[in-house]
Amino acid sequence: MVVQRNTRQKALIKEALQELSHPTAEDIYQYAHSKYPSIGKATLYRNLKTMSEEGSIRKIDVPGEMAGRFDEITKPHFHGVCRECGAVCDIEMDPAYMKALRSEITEPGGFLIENQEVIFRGLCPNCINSNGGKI
Amino acid sequence: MVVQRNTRQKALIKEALQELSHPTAEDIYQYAHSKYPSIGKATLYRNLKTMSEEGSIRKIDVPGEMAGRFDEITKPHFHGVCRECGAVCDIEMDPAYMKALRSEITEPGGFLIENQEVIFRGLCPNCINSNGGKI
DNA sequence: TAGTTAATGATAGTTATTATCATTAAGGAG
DNA sequence: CTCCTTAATGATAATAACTATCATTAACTA
Repeated sequence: MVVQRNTRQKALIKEALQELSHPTAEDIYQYAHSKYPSIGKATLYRNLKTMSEEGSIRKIDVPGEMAGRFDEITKPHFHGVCRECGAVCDIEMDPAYMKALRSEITEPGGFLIENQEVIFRGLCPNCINSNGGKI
Repeated sequence: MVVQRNTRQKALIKEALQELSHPTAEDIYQYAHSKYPSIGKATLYRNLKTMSEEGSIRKIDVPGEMAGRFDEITKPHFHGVCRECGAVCDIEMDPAYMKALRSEITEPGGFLIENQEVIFRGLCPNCINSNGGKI
């Protein structure tokens, strides 16, 4: 029973995800195209979609940004978007934090919360250091 | 010093936001167009953008949804997206906690958190009731 | 090695949104 | 109230980010 074929294209996407930081589909395309010029965008989008759906990679939608970003799945973490340089950073965090957030929700009005997606905003280490955090 | 003009179009957008629940630009267009057929989409998008930027309305980006949604600004609250019907619901929260979250909370790898955007996932009251929460 | 068919890539199509620009109308001056 | 300035509008073209179609290619297994 053939279910899934391991293609060069899929491998390149995984590779791009390891090399690049939170790349967009376009970023990944540039990377893959430079190593395998015949790759097509349809293939790229198709694979990014199916891989996200089956959970082998993660799609990150940054509010306000048109293009989606992608992340390899390592350990659970959150993302922070720097208001100065726009960089997307990984944020390790005590899962207790999210638990705390949820417990503070006073009256969900009957909405049953099962999970949540969070994007933090602030300053990345680089931008803090380059201005002493006084931006 | 003329700075801003009060147009019928802007009033209609505000009105749509009161009448509809978390509408997309298209939803708002339908509403406005039915009351004022000559309104153009460019005007709509233009106003939604400027009003969001100046803070008189709020744009909501639901991860995975192509089209943005909009919200009138009343009191601070979160949003929940129902996994069954897709409805976007308001989730009330303690304003004091919102304030607490705004200040730098943890120390996640040098990223200075200033605020956060959260979208909850789960079941809305309607979908819980129609299946006894056993979906 | 061959055959089956999953996967690809070229391309056209779609959706959401933005830019351009000639025309209109809000609202203050007179 | 009428005129004038120019902010705002609306028609339209353009753009960005995907998504669908389909003939062709290439994984994989028998």
